[in-house]
Order: sequence, then C-alpha cells, then structure tokens
Amino acid sequence: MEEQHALVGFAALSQETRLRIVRLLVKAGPEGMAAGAIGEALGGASTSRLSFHLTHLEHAGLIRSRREGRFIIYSAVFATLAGLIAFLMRDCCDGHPDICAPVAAALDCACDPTLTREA
Amino acid sequence: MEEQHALVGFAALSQETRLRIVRLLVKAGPEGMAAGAIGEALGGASTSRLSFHLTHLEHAGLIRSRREGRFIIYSAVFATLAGLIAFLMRDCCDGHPDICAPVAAALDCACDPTLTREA
DNA sequence: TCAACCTCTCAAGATATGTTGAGACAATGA
DNA sequence: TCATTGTCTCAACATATCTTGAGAGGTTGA
Repeated sequence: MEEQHALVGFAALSQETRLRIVRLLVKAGPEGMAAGAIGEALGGASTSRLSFHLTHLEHAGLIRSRREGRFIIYSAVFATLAGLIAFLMRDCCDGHPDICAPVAAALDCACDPTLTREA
Repeated sequence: MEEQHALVGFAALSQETRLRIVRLLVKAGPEGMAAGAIGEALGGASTSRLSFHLTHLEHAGLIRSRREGRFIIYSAVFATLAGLIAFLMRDCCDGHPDICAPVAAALDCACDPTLTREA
C-alpha cells in the first residue's frame, strides 16, 4: 500500500458514521448488508448522509458494493484493512522483535495463529 | 479502546505529516527521536507546523514525549496502535475464522507468531 | 404502464482542520 | 549573566469536510 492510499483509508475511518459502518460490515462479513439495513443499524442517519459516507468508504477501498434487485449490498474489503495495518507497522520489528508483540496480540480473534505466517 | 479514542487515533493518522511521523517513530522504536531530528527526516517542515502535529499525535495517545536536556524526545506508543487495530477488527472472526486471516497476515514482521496468542 | 420502493446526486451553509509567521519559554555553555 | 540552541504557543487566514433538503435514477410487482 502506498502512503496516499493509507491516508485516504485512515481519513475514511476518522469519522464517526464511517467508522461505525466499517465495524458493522466487518462483523457482517462477506455477505454484507443493504444500505437501508446499515442506516437502520446506525439509527436515523438520513439517506443522503448515509450515501455520502458509503461512497466515501467505497472510494477509499474499504468497502465494496453490489446490486441485488433493488437493494445495494455493501461489504468490507478485508484486504484493504490488512493493508492499512501493514503500512502502519511496516519495519516496526527491524531489530526489535519484541516491540510489535502487543500489536500482533491486538488481533485477539479466533484466527489460527499459524495463519499469520502465510501469504 | 472506546470509539471516541479510535476516532481521534484514526484522525491523527489521516494527515500526511502525522502519518510520516508515526511511521518514523514506529521504526525508531522505544528510543524515539528528538523533535529536531524528526523535522529533518521529514524534510523542511516548519517548527510550528511540526510542533502542532506532534502535539496532536500526543493528545491522540499515539506518541509520547520526554525531555532530555534541551531536546524533547518523541516515541511511538505501541499499545495505542494495537488498540486501534483491535477496535477495528473486533468481532471480525465471529463464526468466520478465515475472514480476518489476511489481516493477521498483514503483520508480516519478524515477530514470533506465538506471541500472537499471549496477553 | 404505474405506483411504491431503495438509493443516489447536487448545491449551500456550518463546522473543523492545516499552515504560516511572529514571538516566547526553557536549557545549555561561556 | 548572556547569547545560543531547541522547541512551543498564539492568532489569522485558507482550505477541506460534514450535514441537510430537495430532487432524480433504477427496480419491482400489480
């Protein structure tokens, strides 16, 4: 990931509505959610406001959309999220393998830790 | 980490000068760098501008400062960086352990993968 | 075709953010 | 004490961003 992409990504995440959308879609997984469902989950965001932020997030590459009938379904792009994290922490360990341990530990999810070494 | 802290953190990272400072300090490790050295590494940022962004980052908890003689040394706060990542990806794996694998893989540093399971 | 539905686009005002330059504070060594 | 060095604070301007409301574009089922 290049700096410019990272800047756009972090800017996209630095707004309350957008951060909530991303976290919602991270939880929703690849199936994603329709724009209307996102709006409901967020509780009373006007459609234009929601659309503005969804467009913003899509331009940042953090989410993607697909049409299903009259619904537009949004889902998180996990590769971009991974890229942001990688860009931020790149070179953190050069000569100091212990330093970024808490960062790795932050991914306290159910992932098999062996996955960390692949790809 | 709470939402408000995460928002402040991502906002701090969404500005070119600040993102460069953080990456510089991530590489510098716990020893950190003096404000002047940071300014030189960044190449021609005025002192007031640099100070503004350093203060901003410190308020966001992403860096900390200590005085050494007439120098002020800044260093990255890895726990906050870890918190940001954790906040973003929390619950990503519920029922889908394979989804966040690329995110974990993004931490392609020299860390011992077993560290991922600790703390 | 028509009405209902879901979502997007656009322009305008309010608010937040970044940059600059001048000046001030603190620490050092002579 | 004084000059020098390193860094911070402040106010003003320029710019970017968010919200709102009205309106329009596709899609569906009758």
